[in-house]
Amino acid sequence: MVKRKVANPLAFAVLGSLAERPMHPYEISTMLKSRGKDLSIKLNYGSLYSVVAALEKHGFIEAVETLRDGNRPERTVYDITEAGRLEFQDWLTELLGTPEKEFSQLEAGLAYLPAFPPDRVVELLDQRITALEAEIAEVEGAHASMEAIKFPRVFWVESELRLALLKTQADFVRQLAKEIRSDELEGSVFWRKGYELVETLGIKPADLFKDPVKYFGEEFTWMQAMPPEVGAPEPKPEPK
Amino acid sequence: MVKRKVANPLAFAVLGSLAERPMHPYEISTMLKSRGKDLSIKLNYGSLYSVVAALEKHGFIEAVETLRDGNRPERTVYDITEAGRLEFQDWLTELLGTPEKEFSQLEAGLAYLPAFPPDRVVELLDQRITALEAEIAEVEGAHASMEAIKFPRVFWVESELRLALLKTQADFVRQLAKEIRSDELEGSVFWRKGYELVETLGIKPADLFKDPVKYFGEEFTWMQAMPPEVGAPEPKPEPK
DNA sequence: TCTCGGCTACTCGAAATCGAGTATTAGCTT
DNA sequence: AAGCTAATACTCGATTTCGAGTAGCCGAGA
Repeated sequence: MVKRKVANPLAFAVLGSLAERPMHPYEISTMLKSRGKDLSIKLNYGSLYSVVAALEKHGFIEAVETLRDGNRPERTVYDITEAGRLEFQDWLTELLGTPEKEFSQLEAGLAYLPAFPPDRVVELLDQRITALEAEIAEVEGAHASMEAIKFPRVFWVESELRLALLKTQADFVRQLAKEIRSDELEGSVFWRKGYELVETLGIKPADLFKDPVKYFGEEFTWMQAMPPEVGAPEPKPEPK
Repeated sequence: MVKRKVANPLAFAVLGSLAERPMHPYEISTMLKSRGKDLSIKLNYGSLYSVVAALEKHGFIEAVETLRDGNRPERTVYDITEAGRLEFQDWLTELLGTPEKEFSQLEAGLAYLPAFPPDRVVELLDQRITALEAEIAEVEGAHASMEAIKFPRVFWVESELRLALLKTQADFVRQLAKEIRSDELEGSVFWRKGYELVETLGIKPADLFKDPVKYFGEEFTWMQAMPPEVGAPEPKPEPK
């Protein structure tokens, strides 16, 4: 909620890494990868170096030495400062204790579901399910091998969360596809019929909204007042 | 997967809105809000106008008229082009059919769980649960009122997904807090003891990792080889 | 009649973001 | 001994992103 001087989550990972021991940026990146933290925090070289520079500028980390090996690029080793430790703790406090609004791709897509005919949507949802199942299997495999080597779960709880969320998403999509197929989803009769009219009569989708009763009958009178202008029809704004 | 000429999800919402009827940017923003789409797609004025400009530059939308009301700022009304319709469809196809890697705040926080003592973590998780419960109640309330006015679910499935994900997160956090409290979570004995040592002996957390056997006994020999330098628990399969 | 806050409709620029590119070396094969 | 690939360790700059600012209009109340 507080606006951080350096807001990129990668900066949080940098602070967390340097809290352990001094390192140079590239070393941080390899460490994050070797521990699989790059699956939880987006790592990208461009951002890494600019984030390190920003952290230094704000006094959260400081360069402790610059090594040169032959003609290779310099490696600047950084260490965390006291201010940096505080920032890291404050940040972790926020990440764990305060849920932030987040936006997912699927949610964005679902928001425009009626823009495609039902059958096309079902087809795409099936495709997503297949991909999700593969991803779930992969994560479960990774968990199995971590358990096999007795690597304690405290060190990979974040992966368990990811798995739980993937499973929920898969279940949701499966259920949704099923409800669309069976027309159980309220509104889908209207949706399906609308697309049939568009195809058979050759009219534009937008026209359906202009005179729904004409195309769908009295049952759909609500359409005139409601979508697309949900909640705030022209004449009088509804209380939400 | 394809890199879009305009990648901001808000651009997707703009295309979706203009597919319905021509509008000026500010009108798009109010429409998105009135329909609650701004809960699924991040809306911000700065981005809105730059995204509209970018869409126009790439021929996905075009200005159809410029209105002036008294001395108010001009309102430029845009319409979608044929290329824009295709882009929108392609984008929707991808959003629905292809899961993309996403990063959540909580996942980032969990990745650094051991950086705080167990009791502090439990406290923060409890705090998150409270906040999540409030959010869940709010979403459920919104659903109830949409059902009350018989607003068909097809138009708000995205909100159902959000609810499902929030519930999963809440369940996960509750379970995690419970397992930490009871030391059921593997590794948490080590974790708890480590922090006790840090506090009673006054040594630094990093030192524990240097000679774990000394502080924890033979049981923790695995520590030397494993974390923080986890070998490669996930020998990434290279499919494509 | 005045004024005050809220809505309308954008504008601006500093900062962040990201992927692709670069240059060096180590280790391996042929 | 030459060539090749992979790894190392960054650099660059074109976009993007975003929050804060601005300025006119409108209606309600004092």
